[in-house]
Amino acid sequence: MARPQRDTRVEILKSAAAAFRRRGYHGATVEEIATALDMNKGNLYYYFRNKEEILYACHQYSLDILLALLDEVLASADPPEVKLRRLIVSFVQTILDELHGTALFMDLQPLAPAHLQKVIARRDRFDRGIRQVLQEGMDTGVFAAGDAKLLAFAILGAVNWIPRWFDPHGAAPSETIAGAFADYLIAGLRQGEGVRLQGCRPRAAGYGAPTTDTKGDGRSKGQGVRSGPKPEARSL
Amino acid sequence: MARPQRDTRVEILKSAAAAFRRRGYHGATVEEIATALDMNKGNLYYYFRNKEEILYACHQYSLDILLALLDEVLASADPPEVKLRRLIVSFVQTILDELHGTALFMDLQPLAPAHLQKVIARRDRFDRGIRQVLQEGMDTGVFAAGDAKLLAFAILGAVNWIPRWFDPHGAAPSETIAGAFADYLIAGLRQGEGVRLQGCRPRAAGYGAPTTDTKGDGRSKGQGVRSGPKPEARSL
DNA sequence: ATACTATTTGAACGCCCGTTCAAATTTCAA
DNA sequence: TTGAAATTTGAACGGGCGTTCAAATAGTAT
Repeated sequence: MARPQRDTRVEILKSAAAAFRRRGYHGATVEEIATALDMNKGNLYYYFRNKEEILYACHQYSLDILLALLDEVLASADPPEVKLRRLIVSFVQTILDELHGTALFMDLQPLAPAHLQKVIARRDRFDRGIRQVLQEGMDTGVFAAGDAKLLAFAILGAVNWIPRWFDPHGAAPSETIAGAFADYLIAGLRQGEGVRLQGCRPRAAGYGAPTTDTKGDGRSKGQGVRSGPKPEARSL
Repeated sequence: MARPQRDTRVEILKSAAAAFRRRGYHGATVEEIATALDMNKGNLYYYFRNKEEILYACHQYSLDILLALLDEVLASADPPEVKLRRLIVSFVQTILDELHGTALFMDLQPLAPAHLQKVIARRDRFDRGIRQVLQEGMDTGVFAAGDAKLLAFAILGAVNWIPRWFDPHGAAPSETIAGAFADYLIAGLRQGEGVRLQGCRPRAAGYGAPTTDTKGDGRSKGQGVRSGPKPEARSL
């Protein structure tokens, strides 16, 4: 057959991504990744140095696709509202149809520091792209003023969460979901005549935190994942 | 001291939830859960049968809190818009301040079938509660017509994603985030005079999939997680 | 056929980690 | 103080899984 090397590598990535999505990085075994392809697990080490490198390659694969999509939209001359809609729609459809749910859900911590750094940097580019479109819309006046960073997180959260409940065999196809999400997520941004009631008890800090970095450091904190080692914080 | 049994159990849950959030179920070791409490790992088995039971208890703990919150709001006589705002605001604040980011992010698959079933059932209750408020708002006319199920997923996704980027030491406190998210997520629901442009290329299925279950089965599929064993689906 | 490379195999190693358990220690009531 | 129950300790076991590697096989040009 044609180019076995590269093809097999991609095959492995597909299988690995599926396994990682189902069981998580640590839960997925090298053996199940291999046997899904009728391979022996030892054989994977002919194509990748180790399990961690497979995860890294999966991340890069997804980011290649999503960032290409972002760049295409950003380069266009569409008004912000249309840009955002195109982004949401194709983002959702790509995640569901092409990446089959694997995208930004994969684990980051197992990555080696050097790899982690690179992945986070690219995630940052993605975040900033979305914020840029939002900001553009606010400056134009199409979107109501607000914290572009928080709004971008909200949009990405809604989208990134989809794989958790999406059923490929369900009645709602990816286009329906993509359309509905775009409608809803954009509607909330519009320069509104709406009432904006504050509801229940009075809130201390109402809205606009600074649009700049939430934290002091200018360092990128991809997708906001606490990149550093420290973040302790007790739960429950 | 007072009641050692129950207190120690909760201490363990706190430590375990933090570990699970950071490394995932399989990535977290029983030893790190124990040493964080200056305990010997063997000692945990005096309080819990095994690791899986700890995860289960974590889920139940979170659900206890969140469902209590839901019930309180549902029981009120507030109009739908206020109900929804209260839900979003206190949901966000509870997740960030009380649960420290642990909530619906924890793994489900490692749970034993019996436990999984119970957790999913309770998650379903939560989902349906949100949908109920949305539907109420649509029936009243405060909210624009739409697919309550999809909208609920979008809202929960935005909220559930927060722990991925939230920095407890960052400049944006939980109240700010809670308020901003509530504003944005509710604004998108309002019965709008808005233009609703469709943007780019024409979409096949525009919006309203049936409000009823997306799938044919009436069985609950908690938070939409594909509960069954099958769902294969290749990625990448 | 031959020889050289690319790929696959299968078995083995070694470590990590969940789990067990008997003995040691602490707690507390009488 | 005494003794029984509650809790903790520390060590050990055993299985799972990532990784290695030498040998086997397939592929290909000459």
